[in-house]
Amino acid sequence: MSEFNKITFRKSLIEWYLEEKRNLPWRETSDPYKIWVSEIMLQQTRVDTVIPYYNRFIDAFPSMEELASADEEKLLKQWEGLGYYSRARNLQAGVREVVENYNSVVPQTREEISTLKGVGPYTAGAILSIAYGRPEHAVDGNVMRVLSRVLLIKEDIAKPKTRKIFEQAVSEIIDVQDPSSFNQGLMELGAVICTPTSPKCLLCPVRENCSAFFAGEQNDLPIKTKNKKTKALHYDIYVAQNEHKQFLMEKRPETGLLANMYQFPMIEHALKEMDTILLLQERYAIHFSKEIDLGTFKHVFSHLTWEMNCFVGHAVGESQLDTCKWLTIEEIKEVPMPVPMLKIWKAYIERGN
DNA sequence: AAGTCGGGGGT
DNA sequence: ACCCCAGACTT
Repeated sequence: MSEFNKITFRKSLIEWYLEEKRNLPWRETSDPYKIWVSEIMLQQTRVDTVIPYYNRFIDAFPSMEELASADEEKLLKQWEGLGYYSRARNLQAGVREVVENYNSVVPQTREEISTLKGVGPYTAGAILSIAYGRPEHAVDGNVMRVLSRVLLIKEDIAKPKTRKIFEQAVSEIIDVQDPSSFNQGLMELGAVICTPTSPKCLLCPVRENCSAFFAGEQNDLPIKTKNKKTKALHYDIYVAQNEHKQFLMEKRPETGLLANMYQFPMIEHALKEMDTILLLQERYAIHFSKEIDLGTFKHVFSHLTWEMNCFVGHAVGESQLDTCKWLTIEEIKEVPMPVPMLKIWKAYIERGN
């Protein structure tokens, strides 16, 4: 047994981080805007997933002014496939706020930066420490896992209130000389050494300061209660083409799941008391004649599952609903679609004609 | 405090 | 299957 020593902990962690850190695109800039973009993309999203999105996004919107003036459809197209699309809208709202009311300078205090849309306790601390070198805590899932082991904290990390315990712990042990490397070191350690299962303790730079390692409890931490399972929803999806080789697509509502993303007409099985052909006439003002059965598709979200039966056919009728558009193949490439619709569209294209 | 909000990869 | 991910927002 040995007591936790914050001096050697900081030194070991930061030296390891500076020596072993991965080369990531957002680590090659000190631009607070770019750090901000990376932190929003990294919310609940793995590094390897984010890298290509980050590079394309910075290429499309190199400065806050260019993101501020972008139209939402172009913004969502950049975010397409990354998920949690309100992140993109909130990021743009926050950037507009900074451009208009902060003279295009990202705020440097937790109080001010936390007022920006989409910037919560973690992201505020991450931007302040990484971009500005401020000694602010940035507690994410990695940090809670690492510190639950290092400090043998057995609170349930699934409970919102538990995060405050870790924020307090970080505040007490953070290195004020290099808060950026300290915070990023904790997260890097969680990502590559102190992993959820099979932590690589023999390679860990702070093993000598880890209470769980000495107690042999690293595999039993962190404590986290389970989440309940997801519900399944069943839909029929219609790839409907008119005589001008255009396809009917509708824009989802501006709030809720996949807000403002485009989809093919879809009808829930729960509404099956009416004939689906009649429902298509009612809801989409078309007469649809089914010609091809594209098969079944399944898509799992965090809290629900879509099971979809997909059909291709021709549509008669000039649907002029304001939520719907007839789009050519080329135009479909320009609108933002969620992954389930991308999968269906890909299957249709690869099937030919 | 609990539910909503994507999608992918690991085990 | 289930878990987790550089979480935030709404109710």
